Amino acid sequence: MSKSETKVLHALERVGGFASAQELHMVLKRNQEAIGLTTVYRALQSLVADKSVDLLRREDGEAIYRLCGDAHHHHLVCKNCGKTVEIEGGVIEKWAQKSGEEHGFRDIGHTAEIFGICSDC
Amino acid sequence: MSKSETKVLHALERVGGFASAQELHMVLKRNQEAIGLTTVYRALQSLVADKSVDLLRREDGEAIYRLCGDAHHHHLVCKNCGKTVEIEGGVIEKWAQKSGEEHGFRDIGHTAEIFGICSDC
DNA sequence: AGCAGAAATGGAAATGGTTGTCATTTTCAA
DNA sequence: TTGAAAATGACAACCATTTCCATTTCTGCT
Repeated sequence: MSKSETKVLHALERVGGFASAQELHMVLKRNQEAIGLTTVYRALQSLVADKSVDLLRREDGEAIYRLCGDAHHHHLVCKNCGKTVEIEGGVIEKWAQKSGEEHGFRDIGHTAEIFGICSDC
Repeated sequence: MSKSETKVLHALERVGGFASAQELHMVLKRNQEAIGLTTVYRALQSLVADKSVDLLRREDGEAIYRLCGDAHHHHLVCKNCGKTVEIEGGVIEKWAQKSGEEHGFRDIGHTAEIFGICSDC
């Protein structure tokens, strides 16, 4: 594991959830852990390829990253105020795995998000 | 409904599934239905706001659109060759609805996609 | 029909996240 | 130490999407 990958992992731990490449870059800058933006992107690519980090998408398409090994869960997001609740998703894991296998797929992953309007909005 | 929105809806029917804004623009060009790219984007924004069209994301973050009212289903996509299989997702509908309600959300929707490597790859 | 104001249109330029390029620096084995 | 290979980062290129703005089309009114 290269030095930059270590730094990026460390930054991901610090933010403790999701972060975009640009956000991680800013976090690293603020902590005298200076590292180029290009290198952050490269490190994230390797980490995703190694399955050390998960890649998701925000609603606007921006890529966001999360440490694997975090309990795998999904999100319930308010379309109005952005409030986010973590949801248990065992049902989904099984559904994805089963559906994939039935069609002869391997190396199966999935994304699932729920959105709506929260009680405060 | 403006003229351009009609054209875009028509193009979406013709492609019969998912299409990006750029793809829809090309489809329209090819069929003497010339219309500016900007207008395609604007029409899609309105249609999404009206809930006439659904907005999803490809894995690379590009926005893709689909007619609402199509039987609601999900997709199993090969990460390697792009082959797509439509999947029945009743389980997911229930899971999304239930999870949302439990947290006091209303107007609940969801996205879910499965991806993997297909048997031909 | 003729007119004014509003809405729609589309080409060009701007934006912003992401990736490619390439010269320089660091690492590491011989 | 030394030379090849990998890593790094500033900068430019890319591409989907949005913004800008001048022009055209629509609409209601007389």
